[in-house]
Parts: sequence; structure tokens; C-alpha cells
Amino acid sequence: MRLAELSKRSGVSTATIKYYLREGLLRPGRQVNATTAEYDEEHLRRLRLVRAMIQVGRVPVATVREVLGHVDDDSLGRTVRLGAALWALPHVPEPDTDDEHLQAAQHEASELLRALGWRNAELLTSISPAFRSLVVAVAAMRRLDFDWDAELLMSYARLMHRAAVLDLDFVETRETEAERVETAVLGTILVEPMLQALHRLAQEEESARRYGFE
Amino acid sequence: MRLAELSKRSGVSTATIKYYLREGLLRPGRQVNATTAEYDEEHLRRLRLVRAMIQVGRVPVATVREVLGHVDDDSLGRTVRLGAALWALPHVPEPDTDDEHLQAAQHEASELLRALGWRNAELLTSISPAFRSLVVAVAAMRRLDFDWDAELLMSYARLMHRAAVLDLDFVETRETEAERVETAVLGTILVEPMLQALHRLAQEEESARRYGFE
DNA sequence: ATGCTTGGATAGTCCCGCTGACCAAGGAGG
DNA sequence: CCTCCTTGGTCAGCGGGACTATCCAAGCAT
Repeated sequence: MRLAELSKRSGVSTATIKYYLREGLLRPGRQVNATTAEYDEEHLRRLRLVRAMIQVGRVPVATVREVLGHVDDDSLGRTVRLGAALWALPHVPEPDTDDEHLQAAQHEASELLRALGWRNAELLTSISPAFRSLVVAVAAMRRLDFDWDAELLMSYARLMHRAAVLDLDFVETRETEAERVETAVLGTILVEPMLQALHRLAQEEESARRYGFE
Repeated sequence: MRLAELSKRSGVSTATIKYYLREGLLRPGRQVNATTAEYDEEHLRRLRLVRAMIQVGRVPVATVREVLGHVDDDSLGRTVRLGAALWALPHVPEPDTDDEHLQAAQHEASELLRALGWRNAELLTSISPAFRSLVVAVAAMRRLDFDWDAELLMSYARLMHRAAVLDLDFVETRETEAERVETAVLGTILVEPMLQALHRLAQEEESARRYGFE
């Protein structure tokens, strides 16, 4: 199929597809002659994937390139590939102030992982972007006098762990290794907005249950 | 306290505070004379709240103004105020194509809510932004051949419902009505990044448990 | 009186995700 | 063969968002 058809079938304008090609998010098509290139189903799928990451997952274009680079790099082992891809995802900006709230949150988060018995507690603590995001979020809450106890935080963590188990169970249903890596990354990127939407719907529901529409 | 001190104690530059004042995210200080304005602890708290929404919650400035407007509007009842604030939060962009995947996802999401016995199933279905976000996410996954069954989606939904119960339980520990509304909104905005961070950490953990660092 | 600080206004900067205008190289119809 | 339309590629520009640097006049401190 040619560019125009790729555009039609994906719902993405040709100008935007050209932009993605330029940015390296899409591999160039098979060059038939100087003015014609041929694209296949694989290109279409990749394009849909890119769109989903950008529009649903709100991942910046540069990050999509990076993540896909890791996913495609079959010189690496599975865990490393997956880890590299996930670590490239956007996270909260580096905190500009290193105040006592931040340090307390750091301590609190480490304690949490330890109490949960998560193995990465020691390994990844200060390097994982996800850990840093957690610390920043907890610090922000503490600054605003959200004085919940450690037990509440742990309950949230256990819920998300169960979600992660569901994620990985689904990944294992995939046939090939390449599919599994792709599913794992996509799973993270697309499951998160889905969980967020479900969370808000659940809040609406639970709020209506408790208080009606008073 | 004057602007310079507000800046120092919050870690936000005076230029940025002036910008927030201009944008109506912060109420002007008490004007002492033509060149001096006085700010209090309430301003500081509000500023921290704004920062948390923008930096941790990634909420656009215009949306922060809107959300805070609803939170402050005590002419409304609690549920309405909260609902209005939550509905103002950013969500996925309106889908440009109305293809069969989208319609199937819409049907699937409605079925899910019905099966869960959530009351808002009929009421809010086609209007709630959260519902639309869910539909868009599910449609994107279907387009990419994520062929999971309805049971998996329901499991995720049940997990998020339990998270929502925790949220609202915490909100009820607050003393005043104003605090409760604020906590509910802030809870949604700050809990979500926290859940996301926990989700990724849990994935790292579970992945390491299953596959080590092969 | 002098010089420094303060709050307020204005215009400019940087990044990001496109998008429109243009261009040379085909291929199709006469 | 010539003309004309389409195709893929290049490049500059746009519009939105979040600041930020500069300027200014009014005060206060010495």
C-alpha cells in the first residue's frame, strides 16, 4: 500500500505520517522507485501503536522513539529490554528543592517497599524513575498535610501489585518473545490510562453510593 | 509575608508566582500600599497545591483555574462541586475517527459497568469524560489485537473500585466540608500519579520475581 | 536626596506536535 | 512525445503552553 492508503486506513494525515517517518518512529517503506514507496500491514500496525502511545498514553514523540528503540533491540535480554523501555517513559520532573518533606518521603517509600518484601527495595531504590515519581508524589501530599498512615499507602501498593500480576499473566499468553516484550510495554502504556479512567469512574460510583446526588 | 518570602518558602520563582496571579490561580495579596502586598499562610498552601497539581498531576494551568473555581464555589452542593471539578480534569482527546473498534469498545465498557452493578451505568455512560477515556483506551487496545476477555477488564475495575473506597474513606476523616472537597479533588489528582508509580514498581517487582534478571 | 527593593505589566523564549507550501520525479492519457 | 496529475520528501512556519527577562514607577531606608 502507498502512503495515501496508509493514511486512510489509519486515520492519520499523510503530513503527520511523514513527520513520524522523519522522526524515526516508523521505518521507511520499501522504495519502489524514486517517487513511490510501498508500505505493508506491519507499518500499519506500528503506526497504530505509535498513535496509541501518543494520544492515549500521552507519551512525547521523542520518548516513543526511545521506547520503540529498546523494544526493537533484540540484542538485549527480555528483562533488560523491558526495563529500558519502561525507564524511558516520562515521569515527574526532577524536584528542584531538596527539603525535609522530600527526604521524609524518600524514607517512607523505602520503608514501604521493605515492608512489602519487594526485592527491588535495595536494588532500585534511588535509581528507578518510578521510585522517584512515588517519592515526589508522597512529598507533595505531605507538604499539603495529608497525614495518612503507612497502612493506607501499603493498601494502595498491594492493589497495584495485583494489577501488575494481571498484566504479566496476560503477557504470558502471548506466543512469541517479540510479542511478549511489545505487549509488556504497550500494556504499561495503555493499561495506565485505562486504570485511571476506571479509578475516576469508581470514585463517581462510590461517591454516588455514599452520598447520592445531594 | 511579601512576594519574595512567599517565593522563598514555596521554592517557586517570583516571576512564576506573578504569572499564577495573573492567570487567577492565586488570589491577590492584601494590598498594603501601591507597591506592597501582603500574603499569608493560606496563599502559601494554595501555591503548594497549584504546584502539586501542575508538576505532579500534570494538569494544565487553565484546567487548574477551572478546577479550583469549582472547589471554591460553595454555592453548590458537595457532589456537584466535586463532580464538576473532576470533570474538568484533562482527558484523552476526542477520537477523530468513529470506527467499529470505537463502537465495540463503547458497548464493551457499558456492559462492564452494568455487570459490575455500578449505578452510573445508565446515567453517565455517554457523558462522563472518564467513561470516554475508558472507551478510547479499550478501542486502542482492540485495534492492536489485545484480545483479552471481559473478565480481565472486570478484575481491573474491581481493583480500582477498592482504591476508590480507600480514597473516600480517607476523605471522610477530614473535619470540615471545605477540607473534604479539597481532599477529594486533590486526592484524585495526586493519588493517580502515585498509583501509577506504584503500578510500575509492582511490575518491576513482579517481573523480577518471575524471570529474575535473565 | 539616593539608591535599593517591591509589585505589576509586557513582550519574548523555548519546546512540542504537527501542518502547509513547495519541489522534483514518475506514470497515465492523448 | 508532451502535458498534467499524483507521489513521496524537505523545510519553514504555526499555535498552544508554561514560563521568564526586562522594564517601570512607587515606596522605604539611610
